Amino acid sequence: MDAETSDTPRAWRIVLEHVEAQLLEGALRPGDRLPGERALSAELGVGRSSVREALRVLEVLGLIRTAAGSGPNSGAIIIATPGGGMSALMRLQVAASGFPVADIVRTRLILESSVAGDLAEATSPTGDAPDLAPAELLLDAMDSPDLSPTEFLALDAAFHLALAEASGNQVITATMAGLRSGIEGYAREGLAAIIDWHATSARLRREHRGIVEAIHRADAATARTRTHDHISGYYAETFVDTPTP
Amino acid sequence: MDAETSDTPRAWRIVLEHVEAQLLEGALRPGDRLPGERALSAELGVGRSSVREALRVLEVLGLIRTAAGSGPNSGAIIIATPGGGMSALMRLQVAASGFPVADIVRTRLILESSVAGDLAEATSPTGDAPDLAPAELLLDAMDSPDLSPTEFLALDAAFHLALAEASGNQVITATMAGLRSGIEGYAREGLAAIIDWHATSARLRREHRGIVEAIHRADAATARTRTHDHISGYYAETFVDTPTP
DNA sequence: CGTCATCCTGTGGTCTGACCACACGTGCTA
DNA sequence: TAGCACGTGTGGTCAGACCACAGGATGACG
Repeated sequence: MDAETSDTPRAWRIVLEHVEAQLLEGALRPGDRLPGERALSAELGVGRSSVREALRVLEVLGLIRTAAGSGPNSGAIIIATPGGGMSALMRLQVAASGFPVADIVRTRLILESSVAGDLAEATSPTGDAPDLAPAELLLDAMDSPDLSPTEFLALDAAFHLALAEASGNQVITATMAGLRSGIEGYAREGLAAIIDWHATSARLRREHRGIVEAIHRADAATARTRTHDHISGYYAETFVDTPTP
Repeated sequence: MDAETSDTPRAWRIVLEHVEAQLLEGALRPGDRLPGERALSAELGVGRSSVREALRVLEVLGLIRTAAGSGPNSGAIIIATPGGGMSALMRLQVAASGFPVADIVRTRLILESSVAGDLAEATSPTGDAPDLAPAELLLDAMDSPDLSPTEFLALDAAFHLALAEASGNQVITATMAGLRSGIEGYAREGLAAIIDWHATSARLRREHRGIVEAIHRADAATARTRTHDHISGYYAETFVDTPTP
């Protein structure tokens, strides 16, 4: 009953692969509860520490949510919130210099321009259109004159995320959430570089409205261009070395 | 000396944030070694188990590499390999139904088309061009007539990844690697749906050459279109329900 | 004096057992 | 019947103990 290190390296990986296999074969679905840590430990023949290490990974990756106590809400429950894991990954990779900030900005540029264009293309004159209401609600909130730059920034991030959500592509939504948190620290620093915040925020609001307007008009090309200019323009103002490909 | 659960929930998160803070302030850089698990445990006032859980997360996320033994190569060493973490994240999210396969394909479409276009735009007639040699080497390898479909698929994946690497955008490279592994299982299954493998592989080779040719010719629009058609065409053949936006 | 085998040390990897705080369900009590 | 106390099972954490491994330090031997 030792660590059986000879034939199976990394006990926690056994647990991880077991859970992944269960997910793939459908034995485990979102909303289901994993067996208890002690039960998993006995079932897989590994120590509880190893089980916990695997569960911790799953938790950070946004696959499970854990809660103590008893009852239906306790234990490890399968969820699928990719945003959290993506954010952690991007944030740490940026911190470790694995992801240059410029590359993140470039990727945002690509994804968001594409999203705006797709939203416009999905808008047909017959009324069949993606739901932009959440995004427009955020735009209204950003019109409030007594917002601190930080608050404005948060709403701005939420607006861009709302557009991604409206596109219905969960991968892009999660990725954009991750990209955002990856450069969040830099974005906060960048606020200091803005000379005239009043003018800048007014321009940002105007550009946001312009993007939404182009989408409503089903003008994909304009939506793409405006989104591209909006993002690259902002970063050009806050970072001196921002690329504008 | 109890778990000090009252003021600080989640001991492992303390470790995670400590490492992240050290990374952000530059006290920890790629190539550096983290303190030993026992040392970190004592330094942060948490148990070694908690330290290990945090380290496990960092390892899966591709931020550290651990090795037992002694010497300069032992311990936890900061690396920055975003591909690994991204792959694990995508794979598990797909398994948990958090990422629909269709969304992954759509995202691939967007990113790869953009990459091809950017590569073409970066190609100037004066000889200033991105390095496509690794990608073309893979194309040569794919011309070998005695490749199994699985081997071909692996080379195909490597080729697409090589294009992303040529673009120099590490975020896109890592993301595409992740997207790829997310649908790897489905791609393998999809092989069975191909009726005439010989014809399909010939077409794929031809299309690959076409993409590279357009890039060399600095024809961004064609490079984008060909990449888009290449990917969506392949998925249309292997998955019946593949979107073609 | 040089070379090689040996031991020693420190590392991650794992297991075990023991607590704690918490939330729920049960069943007793008023 | 309504309310509350207790028991139980959950994750969260810690402490200690081994193991396997890699490398350096130490010594014996040619």
